[in-house]
Amino acid sequence: MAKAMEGDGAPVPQRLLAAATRLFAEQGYDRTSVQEIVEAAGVTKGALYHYFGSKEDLLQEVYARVLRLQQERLDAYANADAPIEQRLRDAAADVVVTTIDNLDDAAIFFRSMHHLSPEKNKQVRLERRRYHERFRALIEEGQRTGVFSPATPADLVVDYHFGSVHHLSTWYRPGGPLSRQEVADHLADLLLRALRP
Amino acid sequence: MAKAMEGDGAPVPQRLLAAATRLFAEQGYDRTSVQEIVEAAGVTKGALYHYFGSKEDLLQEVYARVLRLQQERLDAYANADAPIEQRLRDAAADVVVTTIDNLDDAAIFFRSMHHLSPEKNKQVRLERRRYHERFRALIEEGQRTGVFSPATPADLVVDYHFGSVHHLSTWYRPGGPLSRQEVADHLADLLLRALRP
Amino acid sequence: MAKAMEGDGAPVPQRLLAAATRLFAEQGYDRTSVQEIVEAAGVTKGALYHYFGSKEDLLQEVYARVLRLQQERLDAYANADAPIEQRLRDAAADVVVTTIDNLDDAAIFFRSMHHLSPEKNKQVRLERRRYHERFRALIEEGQRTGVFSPATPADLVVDYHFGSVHHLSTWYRPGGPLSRQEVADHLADLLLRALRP
Amino acid sequence: MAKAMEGDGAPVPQRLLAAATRLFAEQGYDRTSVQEIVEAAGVTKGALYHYFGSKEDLLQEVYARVLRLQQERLDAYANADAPIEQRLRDAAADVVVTTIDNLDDAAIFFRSMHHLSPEKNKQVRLERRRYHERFRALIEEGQRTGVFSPATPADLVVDYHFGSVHHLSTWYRPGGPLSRQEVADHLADLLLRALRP
DNA sequence: TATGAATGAGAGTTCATTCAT
DNA sequence: AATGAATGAACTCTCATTCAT
Repeated sequence: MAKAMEGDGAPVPQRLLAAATRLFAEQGYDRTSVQEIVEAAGVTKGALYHYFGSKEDLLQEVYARVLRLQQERLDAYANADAPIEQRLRDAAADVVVTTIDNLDDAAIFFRSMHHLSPEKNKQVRLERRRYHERFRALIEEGQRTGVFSPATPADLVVDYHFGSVHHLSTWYRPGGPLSRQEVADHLADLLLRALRP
Repeated sequence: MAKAMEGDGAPVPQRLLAAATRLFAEQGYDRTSVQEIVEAAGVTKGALYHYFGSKEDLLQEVYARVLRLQQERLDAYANADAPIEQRLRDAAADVVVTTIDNLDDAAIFFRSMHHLSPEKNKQVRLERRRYHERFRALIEEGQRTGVFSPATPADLVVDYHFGSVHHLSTWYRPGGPLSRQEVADHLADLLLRALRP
Repeated sequence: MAKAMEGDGAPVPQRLLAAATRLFAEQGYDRTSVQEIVEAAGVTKGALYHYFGSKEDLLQEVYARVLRLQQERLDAYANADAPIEQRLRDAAADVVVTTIDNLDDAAIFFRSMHHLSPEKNKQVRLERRRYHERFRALIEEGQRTGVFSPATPADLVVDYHFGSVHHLSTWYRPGGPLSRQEVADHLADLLLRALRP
Repeated sequence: MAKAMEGDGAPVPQRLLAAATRLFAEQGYDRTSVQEIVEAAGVTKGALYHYFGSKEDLLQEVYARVLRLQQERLDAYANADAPIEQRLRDAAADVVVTTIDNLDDAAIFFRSMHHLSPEKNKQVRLERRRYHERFRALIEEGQRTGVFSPATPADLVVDYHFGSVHHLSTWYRPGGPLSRQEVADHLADLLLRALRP
């Protein structure tokens, strides 16, 4: 008798977040109605507004979750005890794998960020900034120590790499010719090769 | 006494396209109402529907215009009479310059493509594909002739580069520390360095 | 086949205003839905929002109309060529008659003014103020010339009289024992008697 | 650390009534949500519904309290051992002072009575009626004994006076040029002067 | 070639009330 | 005596599109 629902037994807020994430990724934020979300989560509109102040809050929660996760992983790799070359390669490859594992989040990220209100946008940008800067510090460290070529400003190198990471949600499909690990290795390799002195 | 309008003296369809391009880039496709577009263009709704069948047609026209332009430029650089290294570098740098010159178009492209109906989407993807393949052919040519490293599949290299091009609309701001030409040189350089054998 | 509608042949904006006035008076502003208004006027919601920016605009229009009417009438009586006693009595009686003729407007006025947004409220209060002051000037003129007792500040006298006018919508019902003219004469008489030196 | 609340130490029902009275007066009955009331009172929704059957019951309680109070005071003044002129003046002035002391109640009264369900409305009207009639009896007594002019029906005189009393919440502000006692004296004076034979 | 009034479906959000605990 | 998650209906307002002129 029961209809298929997003994570049937899970707590309501999680069910809502899961449904929203999938629908935002599939259809875009504006094209997804609150009605669709609550139907997919198997709850009523009232329940949604009991837990989230607005549809926009839901979007922000999606962001917050993925940002937290990626920052933690980057910190772990960046602070590891290994040569700088190894640490950058690991971090660069890991963000690819993690992004492929959460392609929906990534798709939402790069298409829907401008749907956030100015203040929320600002907050998300701030956290993005921290992430960007930790990554840049790795590149600068290698440039300072002569391991990486200083030919390109580190900022630009970061944007070069993350451009390709964001782009993944446009072309990568699970089941394609390359596994996520292969893609990650190739992209990290391209980055490291570009940085050779 | 007249209010400022998009390309005041230009023909109505151009005025509408210019207004739509700006507004789609600023606010997103769904957030831009037909009313806003006609007001910005200084015409009435009836006029818009006289020239364009729907709001979506307007979006497709924006795409068609930029795709045509970029394909022409790529063809010119790719078919030039120069060593492969030079031709790839020129093409890679040119797409950066052209994208920065049309940041609005780029922003629309990577945020709003999924707003097109399936059939129009298909058509746009097809043209994108042609573009991608011409670029890939350049890389494969260099790999075949030993000028570029064959370590990474050419497809992936194309996506690596175009990821960073798409990403430009996220971070590049005119008036920043780097001119468009400097950015273009740096990004083309990164690509070529990554392809060194 | 046609349903009963507010002023069937009249232009749409008038039909909407008439329907809104009646419903606001009967049920209050907040209790009246836009849906009810458009149904009573025999149009669709879209039509309402084509002519009025919001439900609140409709309310403001009701105010603006009645304020304009009453100010015109007061000016006519106050500027007439007659002894001050006569002019005050005429003005005082006329506002009673006019109010009874538009009991709906009056009811809305004294119950729903606080539903207007601060800026609109301010504007309405300003026009009310002008009306109040023209009336007060009449009383002060009589007090200065010794025709009326100066025992009570003119401001207070104005509020005394208008309190009873506002109150009409609470108790007066057409078809009661007193005609509107009789009520008007009595209330004007009370005012004049209170002002006897 | 606790937030400021309505009558912090008082019993819950009183806290709720105080919060509701203030909010209804400030924003109107319909614009005040149950959530706002319970937050202002520092309790939860469940507590409100434990003591009051509905939001409307809360409104009726506000009415009942003020009606009880005013009836008691009127009875005291009306039944005093003093000349009719004195008793009317005292009662007329007292209702002004009491109203000014409870301007919130008055504002609610004259704006929100139509929000009560028909049956509750009826009951409130009945109590109002009793009050009105006690007051009218005073005027009739004076008219019968020749102390007051019989020119105006006593009913109308009552409405004349109470119109101005209701109107107080519209214009009177504590801290203005007239104290509540001065306003009361002036308004009682106007009534008595209007009734002079 | 262009107008703008009108449509009608659907959007996000609010809210009084209930009920298992 | 009190909680707070959940309901479900109603709310105001928006919008792409049509069509008589």
